[in-house]
Amino acid sequence: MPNELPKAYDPAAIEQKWAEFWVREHIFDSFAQAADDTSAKPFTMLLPPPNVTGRLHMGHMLNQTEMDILARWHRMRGEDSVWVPGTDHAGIATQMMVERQLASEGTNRKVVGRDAFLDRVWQWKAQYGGAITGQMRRLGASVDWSREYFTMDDNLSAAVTEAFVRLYEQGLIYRGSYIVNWDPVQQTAVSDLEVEHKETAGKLYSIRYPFADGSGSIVIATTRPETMLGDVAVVVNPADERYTALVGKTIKLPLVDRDIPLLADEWAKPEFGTGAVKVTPAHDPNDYETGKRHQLAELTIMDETAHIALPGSPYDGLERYAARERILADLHALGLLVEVKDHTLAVATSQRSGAVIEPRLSMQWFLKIQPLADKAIAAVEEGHIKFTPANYAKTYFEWMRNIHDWCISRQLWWGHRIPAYHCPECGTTCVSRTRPERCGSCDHAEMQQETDVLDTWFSSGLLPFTVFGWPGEQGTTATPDSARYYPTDLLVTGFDILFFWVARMIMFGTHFMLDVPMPDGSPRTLADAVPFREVYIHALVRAEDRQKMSKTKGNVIDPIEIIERFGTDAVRFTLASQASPGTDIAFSEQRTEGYRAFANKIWNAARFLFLQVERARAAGYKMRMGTGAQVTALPEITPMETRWIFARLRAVCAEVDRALKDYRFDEASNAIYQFFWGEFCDWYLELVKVRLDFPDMREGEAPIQNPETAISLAGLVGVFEASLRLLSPFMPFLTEELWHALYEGEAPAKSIALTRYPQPGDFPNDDAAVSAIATLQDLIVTVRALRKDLGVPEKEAAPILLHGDNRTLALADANRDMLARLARVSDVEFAQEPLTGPAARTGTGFDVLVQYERQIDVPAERERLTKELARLTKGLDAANRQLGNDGFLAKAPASVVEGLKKQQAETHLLHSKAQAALDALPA
RNA sequence: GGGCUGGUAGCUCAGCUGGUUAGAGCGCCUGCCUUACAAGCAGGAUGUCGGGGGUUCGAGUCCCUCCCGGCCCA
Repeated sequence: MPNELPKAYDPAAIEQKWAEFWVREHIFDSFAQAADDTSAKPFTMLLPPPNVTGRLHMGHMLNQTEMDILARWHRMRGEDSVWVPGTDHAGIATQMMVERQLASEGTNRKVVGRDAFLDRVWQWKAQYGGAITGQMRRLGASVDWSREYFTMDDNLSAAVTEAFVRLYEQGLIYRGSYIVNWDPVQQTAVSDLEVEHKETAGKLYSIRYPFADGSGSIVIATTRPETMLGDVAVVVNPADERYTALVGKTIKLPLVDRDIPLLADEWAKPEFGTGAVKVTPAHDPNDYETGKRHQLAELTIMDETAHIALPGSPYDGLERYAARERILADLHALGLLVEVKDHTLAVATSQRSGAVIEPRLSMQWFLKIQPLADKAIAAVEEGHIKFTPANYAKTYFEWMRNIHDWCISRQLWWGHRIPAYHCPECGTTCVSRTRPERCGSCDHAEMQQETDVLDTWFSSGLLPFTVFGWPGEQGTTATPDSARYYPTDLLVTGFDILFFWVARMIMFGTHFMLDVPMPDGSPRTLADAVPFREVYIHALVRAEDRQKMSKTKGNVIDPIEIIERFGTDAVRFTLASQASPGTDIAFSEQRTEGYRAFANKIWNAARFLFLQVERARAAGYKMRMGTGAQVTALPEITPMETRWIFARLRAVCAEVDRALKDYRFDEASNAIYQFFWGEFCDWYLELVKVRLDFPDMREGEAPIQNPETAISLAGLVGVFEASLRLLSPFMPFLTEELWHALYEGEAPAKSIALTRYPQPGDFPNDDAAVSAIATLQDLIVTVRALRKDLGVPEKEAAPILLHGDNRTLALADANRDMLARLARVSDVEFAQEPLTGPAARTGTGFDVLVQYERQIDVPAERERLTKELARLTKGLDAANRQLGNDGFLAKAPASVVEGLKKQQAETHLLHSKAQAALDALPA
């Protein structure tokens, strides 16, 4: 027997080996790729591409565990499971990393220059960009590595250009000067989604603005006094009677001495501050709108770094907060600072750099979003995309219906450069797939490409079809891969990128793919234009105390470190067992310890099994380890416990199937756990030990083969082998190792991942065996409890007296050896009369009494019986009350009434017995 | 301000379209090194299902209301 397993499972000893094996042997390449087999139904998923700057965190681990379980499950069900991996170039994040590197060398990107800087980024990417995919390989994620992509690969970049040009030609992309969220640290525009609003304690300043004619003044309220340098008006609400008479007056803007009008506009809220607000169109989005309504000038007073840029002004060159202080001091000196109040405000910060956003008027590229959003909304409304949990569809609609045009340009260097070309001569801008030789207007020969790059999410929004070859050669027909794999089946992701990524993929998918005919040439409808048919949104992994993990709190759990301590399988199982939709996961090390124990349990069950096989062979039994994946019927002589465990396996397979269909990873993993530990190990292995009797073979004697023993051992091996397959999507490493060990080097497939997933129909049911084992379990548990209460020492066997129906008695009689082994029963005697007294107890269909001379602990027994009696009385009262209720009898379904009647009768019986036992206790 | 969501055993969470006496894991208590496993085995204790009201023959489950959390958007 080559299967000499160590006593305890050591994940570190096997995981590396299998992780490398799976990649080396291309186990997870799509079938079409690996065996040119296109008959299998595809199951396709796209990995949410981690940033190249990323390192694996618990969120990735959860995401990948869930996706891997599904990928493996579908693959084992015979589908062509294609899980496409890749990484995102992550514009800002990556650029920041390299800029930091340059800073440490005492230089910066502007000194280095654009081309050299990009070379540096590519170098950086080559060196560090593989960290996360390396970690994925280590985790055994069953992705198709042959399809791995990077969002800046040539083919994907070409697709980005194509998409941009098409949108431009369709009139959906425009360029213009608008107010945008400006990150003064990164010196780029960012989209609304990349801005976080933080409640911050600030001040509300009231400032007096005198009228130009000297007839008085008006007091305005602002949280940003420094922007007054760019004020072009003051507005009051038209309904605000305090100011009605003043509207139309001219104000002399303090410190600047510029004349600005006092206007009426709805934007001014009478209850806010003094009811009068200043208008700075170039530095506030609301003021920008107000300015547009009144055709006001837009005065930019700050540069890209949020320093005042007003040549000649005393504030010129001051950083915005320094300017604020100076301006407040000057206003104070002039007696114009009326009031300073504490005020909580939502400060907009840039998600990446943390810088306070400076709204800024600048030239940017925008995507007109409404036409795309309309189709994206329809796709979900019409049910072409299903969200799980379903309520995320509401969140999606909420956002989509209030969507604004998307600012897609970034003033960065790392990213897809916008395919627009400006003529330095006549100023014409054209958008083109290739660099134009000459200006279309003035024939100038040196067109200059737009320096802005695209928002990272522009390219990732296209991935569901660009990874499958879009646009292809013609640009209008499906590529072979997209014909086969588009739409993808499922997207698994976190809610944090619902808008960033999920919504954009839906918009781009329904926009671009709608133009690509179906493989048979027929026009594509919205139903087949969607990028995926289902979206499963998973939870957030939190720290054990339910706090969000964050670097600043220092409570970040590194999955790799946890894996090293507990093993990948245990960590995966922990996450799966806690992954119930809609609830965040509080990651618990204690729980992980529990699942490490589970892995060890499986390991030891295998050791037990291998030992039995060895013994059987020594006794002359011929054991074939391969039993076949499907067991349609068991031989006539099969003992009941083996019939039972197959029936249970069948039920568990059904439960796991159902649970995984509904993305109930928790229910699926718990079902397997219960089955394997609670039924297979705790009961089946103990019961079957009775059958596994292998006498030593004497020299020259023919082996005696007991058919029941042979069938029991075969059943044991068969159920164990099926359990490994059932478990393998959840614990791929352990199951791969044991499965190969079981087949002793002659496994029927290269990997357990390529075998058939156990289906309920693969195993026979047997109601009689199920009910027989249930009774036997009841009897054994009752006897064990009685023995404990009676104080029978663990090692000592004791006889029992049994009263009950014929079926129970026959069962006990036929299985004395099992009772002996599992409940230390030395002998079974039968009683004609019901049994009562402190040493007796009632189960379902029987009374049992343990014959042991030692006196029972009377007070303890009285307490136990009193409690039980109270419980039974409560149940009985409830049942009586309901059954005495005419309304219940008239309206409740017959099955419920019947069930209750049966239960009432049983409870009544138990109640009288418990009462009798209590009465029989000595005082 | 708008939207979404949660409050069930000491902890983390199940509990499907209302139907019998509310479950699991961990933890806790007691006894066992019973040769697959002490990362184990056996037995046991534990809940005013956030509060209040309502609908119903019947409510942890549906409705209203209040209290306390969380998340997203503005």
